[in-house]
Amino acid sequence: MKFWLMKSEPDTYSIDSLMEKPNQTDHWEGVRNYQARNFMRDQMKKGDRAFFYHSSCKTPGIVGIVEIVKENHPDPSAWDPSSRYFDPKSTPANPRWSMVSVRCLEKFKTSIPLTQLKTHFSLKNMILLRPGNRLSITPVTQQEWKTILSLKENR
DNA sequence: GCCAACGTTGGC
DNA sequence: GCCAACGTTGGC
Repeated sequence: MKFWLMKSEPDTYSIDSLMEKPNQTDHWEGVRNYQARNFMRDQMKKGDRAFFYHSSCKTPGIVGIVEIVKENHPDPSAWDPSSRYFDPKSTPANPRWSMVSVRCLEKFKTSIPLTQLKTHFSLKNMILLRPGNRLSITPVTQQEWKTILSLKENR
């Protein structure tokens, strides 16, 4: 099993949006960055776990845990002209963008803020914390995963 | 709202 | 293939 971190702006799509879906399951649509897409398309497997991260908000941080329940499939929002994620270069015959489906396993009672992650020595190599990083899908090492879970339990 | 860092586009 | 211009991300 591999571990990941998936970013979303809560104004656009929050963990509560996911919780409201049937079976707390939804597609992770709208990724429009090749590196992030490649992680999803090529490496994310059913059963993998990911932290749900809220970005561009008052308190950026990790707000819960999701499970990958469906692997790579085409993202149809790319060929929907009314979608904010419309990409005329993607077609049903030749889809450019991928998505996975996720199910919410846990919403934290309180989020683990970015500021707290930054203070932990054992997380200093986390991709999320690298200066200039903007990737919305990043791998998380097993060590980082365990460390972050322990932060959750200590609060 | 600012702005630095990064990704993408397109002319050459 | 280079690189300037532009758009986006995301913390602060």
